[in-house]
Parts: sequence; structure tokens; C-alpha cells
Amino acid sequence: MLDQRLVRENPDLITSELGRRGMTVDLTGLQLIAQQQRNLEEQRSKLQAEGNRIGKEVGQLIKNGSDPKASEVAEMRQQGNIIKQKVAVLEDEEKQLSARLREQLLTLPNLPSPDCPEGRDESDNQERRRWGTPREGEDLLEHWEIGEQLSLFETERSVRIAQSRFVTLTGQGARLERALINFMLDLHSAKGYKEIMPPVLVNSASLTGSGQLPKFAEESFRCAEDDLWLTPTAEVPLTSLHRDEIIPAEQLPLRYAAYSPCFRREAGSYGRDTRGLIRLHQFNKVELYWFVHPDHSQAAHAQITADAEAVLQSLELPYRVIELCTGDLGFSASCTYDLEVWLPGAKAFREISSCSACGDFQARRSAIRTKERKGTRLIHTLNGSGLAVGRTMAAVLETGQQSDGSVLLPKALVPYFGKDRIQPE
RNA sequence: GGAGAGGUGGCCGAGUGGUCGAAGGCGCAGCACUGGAAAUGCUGUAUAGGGGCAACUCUAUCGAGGGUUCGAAUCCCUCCCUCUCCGCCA
Repeated sequence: MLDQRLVRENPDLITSELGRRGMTVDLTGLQLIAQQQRNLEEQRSKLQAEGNRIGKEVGQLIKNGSDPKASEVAEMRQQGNIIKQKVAVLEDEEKQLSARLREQLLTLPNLPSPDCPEGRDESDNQERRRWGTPREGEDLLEHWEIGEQLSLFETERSVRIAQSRFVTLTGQGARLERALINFMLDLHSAKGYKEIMPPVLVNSASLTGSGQLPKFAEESFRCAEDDLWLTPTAEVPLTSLHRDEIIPAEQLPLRYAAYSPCFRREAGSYGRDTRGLIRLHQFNKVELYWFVHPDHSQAAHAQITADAEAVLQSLELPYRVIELCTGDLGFSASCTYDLEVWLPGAKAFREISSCSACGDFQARRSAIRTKERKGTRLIHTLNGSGLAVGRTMAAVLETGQQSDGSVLLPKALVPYFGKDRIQPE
């Protein structure tokens, strides 16, 4: 959420910054609401101060023995009542304005960071670097073909269990998924990340706090009876882990690594990536998350990205780093690096991690602050996938495929999987 | 699902309708004492919004929302949440 003060005092800045995202917003109405709200608040508190004064005086008079029914006292009571009525009217108006203001503010995305490259859509994203040598070859299979040959997962039968876009991992496939999760968590834990296993049902406040609500309700599965949602990413419960808290500066940064299944409705993606593990309603992910002092968030962004990259490097999976342009940024992000892994079978780079700096955007929505000499200050949050597990499996399968039909696993994974390759059973 | 108890500051815990943003304690910070520390003493220590360069000041907040009153942490109503026991259950 953006700062109300900014809306009030410098809406042009917001308009031009959101313009960099390709949005056209007119904030004059919102600014007016914000200013009116502030005016009302001022009037109201002055009246309340007067009312408080009268209340105290009446108390004094009665305490000193005045007759409560004396005309002097009755007069003041009368005044108190008038003030109360006026306050009630102002308060009502003020509440309505505040509600409208907040409602609208919640729908505005974060401002892009100053050095975020300008651009309209993903074609303007900028490649920052590459790692590894992509494996190439004409007869390389795509991961679902390998999965089918080695009986690693069930697509058709999963429709029977749930519906399309769900997968059932079986045998060595299930084992590989588990190996990947454990490997990732161990790697991050060794770097000082605290391991978290969060609830995967989250309430509306949590989704609002990280930015999924109110705008993206159709993206998440909802349990209507209970005001709970299936979490679309562990970013949601992790943000709310410290919602409404003041974190002592010396405890920052807090760094978490959370494994969780993630659930997405994928509304509007009919026909895209219908085969295999790339786009599912349910997938596993290990998420990295930082709560950081605002002065250190830039360095943190480089670090969280490096920590996500470390997983790919350890798994010997070639990838490139893409910096998203202003037009392709997610709702809560001010700056994002996507990691795209090379899929030799698909002969393409596919997004496998998204590492975003969110500034104070989520912190303001979630009221997460740190203590300063005087008062408090919103902290900054960062998140990054470390990594999306299903897509990692796809990359491992395609990268390690051998001509005999087996898949050679990266060395780092061997202790977790128990064997150095997947063979037909 | 059934029965009961309870929601007050970072935590514990008091609070008779009137100077209560809230005693006391713990914790934390600063100072004093000390060779250094412990112990002790003193002082300070909520959040949000508004005004002021600042010192400071105004308003709101004792789970939430209503109500009674000149005045509510305290009285009334509604809702929410947490805990305990029983039942069911991995």
C-alpha cells in the first residue's frame, strides 16, 4: 500500500511512477478524499478536546459540591451533548472517507524502484547475466516425456482425483520431489535461514497484507465457509508471521526459508503449459523471505537473489537472470529479478524463481515496523523462490537425460535421492 | 460438536463511572555506585493520526462494534477471538 501522506501531498509523483508501469491513474479524486479526511479529523479532534474540557470541569464542579442540577452545570451538560452530536456526525463522515481511501489505496500497486528499467511488457525485460552452458541437442525429450517413460508422475489419473492441472507424483518421481525439497531447505538453513513450515490455509487479512487481495481474489482458491484461502505462495503466511509487530532493529534482518505447497487457480491460462509440471493448480515451493531494515534492503535484494541462484548452481542447472522492466513488475514489487532455468528438451529458458524487493509496500499493509530513536519506521520485505520444486524437477530431468533412457542426477542430489540416477523400474 | 473460563502496555498483573494512557512488578535503556561485575538506587520506556524547526502539544486506542452518561477500562447490548475440560480425530 502506498503512503496516504504521499497521496495527499504529492499525488503527481504517484501518477508519474505508476505511469512507468504503463498505468494511467488520476488521483485528484483520491487526493480530495485524503484531504477532506484530514480536515474532518482536525475539526473532530478540536471538538473532542472541547468536550473533554467540559467533562472535566463538570466533574470538578460536582466534586466540589455543586448541585448537579444547578443551572450552571446543566448548561455545560447541554453543551457537552451538542458537541457529542457534532462529533458523531463528523466521525461518521470521516470513517466513510477513510474506508474509501483505504479501499482504493489497496488496489494501487507498488511504485517501481528508481533504477528499474523502463519498459512496457516482458519483451522489455533485461538480461543481467548467465550461468552455465545450456545443454543442446535435437533429440532431447521434454520432461513430461521423460516422466512418462520412467513412471514418475500421473497426469491422467490426477484428473480423476481432482481435475486437470493437478499431478500425482509416483515412485521415484515422488522421491525426487522430496529429495529436492530437503536439499533446498538444507542449503538455505546452512546459510542461516530459519526453516518455517507455515499454515497453507490463510485468512483474508494475510492475503491483503502481502498484496494478493483485494485485486487478485480470482487467483486463489477460497474456503468460503471459513474465510480461509489456500495460500498461493508461502510469501503470504511469511509476511503475516510478523503482521502488526514491531521488530527490534537488532533482530533484523530476519531470514526465513519456508517449504509449502502453493495453490493457484490459473484463471485465464487455458491451453498454456497443459502438459507436465510447469503450470499446476498445486505445486511445491521453497520460499525465501527477508524482513530487513529499510537502509539495507538493496544489498538484501542482491543477497536473496544470490541465495536462490545458489540452488541452481548446486544442481548444475544453467540459467539466466532477468531484471523485470517497470511494465512487467508484480503488484507488490518495486524491483524483481527472475531466474530462468534452461530446459534442454523444451529448448527454452523458463522462470523458476522470482526475487522481489517490495520496499515498505507489504510492511505498510501489514503494519510491520522497527523501533527508531524516535517512533517507529516501516521495515522492508523481500521474497524469492528458492526454488519452485516442480519446475526444478523438470529441469533436472531434461538436463540429466541419457540416451539409455535414464536420468543422471546432479551430485548434490545423490545423498538425498539415494542413487546417482533414475532408471526404468 | 457439548460445557466452562477469560481477553488491560514487550510480558505479568491491579483498576470503586470523574486529572486513568492506565498502579505495581518483570524486562529493556540511560545514569549513579564498583577495579570490573552482581546487587542496589535514580530516571526513562505503548501505538496510530494531526499541529510545531524543536521542546512540546491535541485526538484516538484497555479484543471489535454499538448504547447509557457532561464524563466509560469500569455499566448495558451484539459480535469476535483465546484457553480449559468432554466428544471426535492424524
